Amino acid sequence: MGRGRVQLKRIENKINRQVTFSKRRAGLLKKAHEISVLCDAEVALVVFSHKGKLFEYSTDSCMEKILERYERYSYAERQLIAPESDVNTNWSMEYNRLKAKIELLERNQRHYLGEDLQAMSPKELQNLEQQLDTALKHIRTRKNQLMYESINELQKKEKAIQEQNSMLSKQIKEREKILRAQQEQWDQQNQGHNMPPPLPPQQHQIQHPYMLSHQPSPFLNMGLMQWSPNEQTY
Amino acid sequence: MGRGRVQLKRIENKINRQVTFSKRRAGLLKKAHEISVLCDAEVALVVFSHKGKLFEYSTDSCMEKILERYERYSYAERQLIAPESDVNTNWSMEYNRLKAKIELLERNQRHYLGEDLQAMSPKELQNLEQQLDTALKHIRTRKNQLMYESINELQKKEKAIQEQNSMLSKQIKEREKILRAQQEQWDQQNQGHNMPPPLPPQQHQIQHPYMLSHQPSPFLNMGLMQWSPNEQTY
DNA sequence: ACCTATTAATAAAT
DNA sequence: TATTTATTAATAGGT
Repeated sequence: MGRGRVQLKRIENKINRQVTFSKRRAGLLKKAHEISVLCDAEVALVVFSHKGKLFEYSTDSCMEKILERYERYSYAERQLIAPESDVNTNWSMEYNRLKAKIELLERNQRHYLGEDLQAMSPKELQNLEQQLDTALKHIRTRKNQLMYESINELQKKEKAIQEQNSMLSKQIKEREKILRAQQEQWDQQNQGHNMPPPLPPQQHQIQHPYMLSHQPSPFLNMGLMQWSPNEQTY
Repeated sequence: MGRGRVQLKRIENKINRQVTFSKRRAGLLKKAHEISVLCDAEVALVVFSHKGKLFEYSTDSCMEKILERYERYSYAERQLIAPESDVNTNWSMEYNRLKAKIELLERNQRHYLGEDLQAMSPKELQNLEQQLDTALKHIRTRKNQLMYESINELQKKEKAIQEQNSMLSKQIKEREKILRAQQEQWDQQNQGHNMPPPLPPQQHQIQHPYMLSHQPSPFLNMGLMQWSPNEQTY
């Protein structure tokens, strides 16, 4: 239909092919729709152009339903040919694999937590005990290491604070010395004037520097398992 | 095309509809094939007749490939319209959920085995230690219970065997008594006849019953952790 | 995108 | 279901 007949082979002229595709695609969709309406049939039509663009027609605009029906319909045939070749099967296999893995891991976890031991044989219990014993050793080693590091840290801090402390004490003593000297001078200069003496150094404001930190000794809580240094440090 | 035009509506005459379906179906498949060849397109066509019979055409007779391509292609569009409504998405979400769960379980497992402790804070280590300590207590309790049961079982067996044993010993002694009595009779009856005496009781075949079990004392291996009773028993 | 000569499809009859 | 035939529909090639 058209000016001259066409051979049933790929149209090599790109432009021609593109034009023919457009026209015939429209015709094909139209005919698909027509048979669907005229004959009360269910039609699904999928067309990918050479360039990969998708065109589709489906009765009642419900492609998925029709394709599912197709899958159901052709399922038996495909089962006979290739029982495991479609994506769904692979996915469902993978899904089951993961499910099984999770189940195993969860059972193991329960065992590691000392639960669900009824079904275990003495040999398995023996292995489990050994595993956990080893694990506990590692964990305690690691904990001790962290605690040692923390203790060293605190000891360094303590030392530094104490040094600062004694330095400040020295400074206070010297200041008191100077003040006493000044007071003596004052007393000598104002003998008989009956003036009130200057205030003594206000020791209730100049506390011991160590007390300013509000930190109790780092060792006081060590044995009570409440020990918890700043976690970001590690 | 035909004698008189047709309206685009369902053909009510059953025969007519059936005939038209046949003809147009052939035409549709033909046109699908033509566009596929002429324009180098990929075509999948599925037609269900009113009665439910399936007809199909697909380029290179590979329907599944084209339908898969269709699913992939229309996936993105459907994502935009209804991000969570299709099966694929649910599956892939479920898949990711499972994956995440497995990862978590595996990390926990490593921790329970005392591995991968570097990233753990002292507090976490403390919790882990306590958990495993509790677990170990449960496991050892269970193991001890099983061992006690096994020991009781074996002691019962031992007792039963020893009873059997002494019973058999008694029987042997009585038999020997009878034999001796017979022999004496024999000797008295055959004085001077120079016949060989009857064989003595064959003690190398009648062993001590306890030895027949080939089981060493159930307590010999207890301390060596090689202890392993029949697991089906528990 | 439109036109139109020409072919292809097909409705109705057989 | 197949063939025939009159008629309409589709479309190739040109604009």
